[in-house]
Amino acid sequence: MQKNKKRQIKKSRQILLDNNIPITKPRMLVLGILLKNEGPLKVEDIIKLSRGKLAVSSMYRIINNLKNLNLINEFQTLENTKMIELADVKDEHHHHIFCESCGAVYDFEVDSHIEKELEKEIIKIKSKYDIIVKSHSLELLGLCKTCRDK
Amino acid sequence: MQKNKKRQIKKSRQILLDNNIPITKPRMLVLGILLKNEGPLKVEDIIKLSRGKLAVSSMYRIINNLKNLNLINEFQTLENTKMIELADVKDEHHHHIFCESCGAVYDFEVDSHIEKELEKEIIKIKSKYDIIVKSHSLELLGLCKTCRDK
DNA sequence: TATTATTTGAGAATGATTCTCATTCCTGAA
DNA sequence: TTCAGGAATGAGAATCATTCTCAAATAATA
Repeated sequence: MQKNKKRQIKKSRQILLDNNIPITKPRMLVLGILLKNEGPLKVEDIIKLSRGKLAVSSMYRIINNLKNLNLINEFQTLENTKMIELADVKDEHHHHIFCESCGAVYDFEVDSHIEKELEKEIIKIKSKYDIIVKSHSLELLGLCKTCRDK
Repeated sequence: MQKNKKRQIKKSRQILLDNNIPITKPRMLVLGILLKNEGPLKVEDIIKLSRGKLAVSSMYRIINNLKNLNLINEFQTLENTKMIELADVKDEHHHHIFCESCGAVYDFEVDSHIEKELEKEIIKIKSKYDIIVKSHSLELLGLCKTCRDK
């Protein structure tokens, strides 16, 4: 998977260039970790995966950086654990499933016609509450396969 | 509104009786605050509204109590502020709107046909991911009227 | 390569939440 | 109504995640 790694480095670099942020080792490291591990990660996971190559304070700073540039999404699990994931570059809209037993988090997408229905409904809600809606997310709570089988 | 208050006390008491929890002053106080102030409250708000009649540690304990009994819902705002609200006894399903500027949180409901569509979609997701889904929630993010007008 | 502003690392500081344990308070039995 | 025993509470210490501070290291740029 050497090739894959090179692609990740290239991509990380490109993300930073595109956003006019200096390319530094810590930033490349965090982006690399997020690119390599698809789907949401705990802060704790990122710290582990960086294997001491990154100060905890720097990691928080970098995460906040990337969040402000909308390059990553942040959300909370049921147990209030903060989860971090790269914002979907392709802009596919996805939602989250939380397992209330083991705390696992999965992304999912809904049928495009449901997305459209949701968007129509959101337009109604906008006018009803007289607000601007910038984004939406459907969150499911339940039991994953593994926990259900226990 | 004396009458209203009595109704609240009665209701708080009933909630505790129904759930076989001893009726204590601190629990009545927390329930009273949640019943009186419809919609989500910050932990901080509950502390203020209890005006020193309740130890902070007790308040957290009581909130966790009620949460474990599914009597209250807990969720996070954008700024990661924990919000507490009484679970809807009538079991009307509601969702949340977050204002990303001032942090306000509002509840809303969607048309029943959308709820039905969502439920159908969730059944599909259940089988696709082979999970048990216990609840769902739609979260909107945007700007409230006041912040928009600024 | 030298300059300068920016970023980083390390640990202190903060803030929210949980824990501990002595005291107080409910509840159910007499 | 009183009492005993178990459960809940208050106060503050302890913990945990996150942010802050500032001297040292690093990146962009000329």
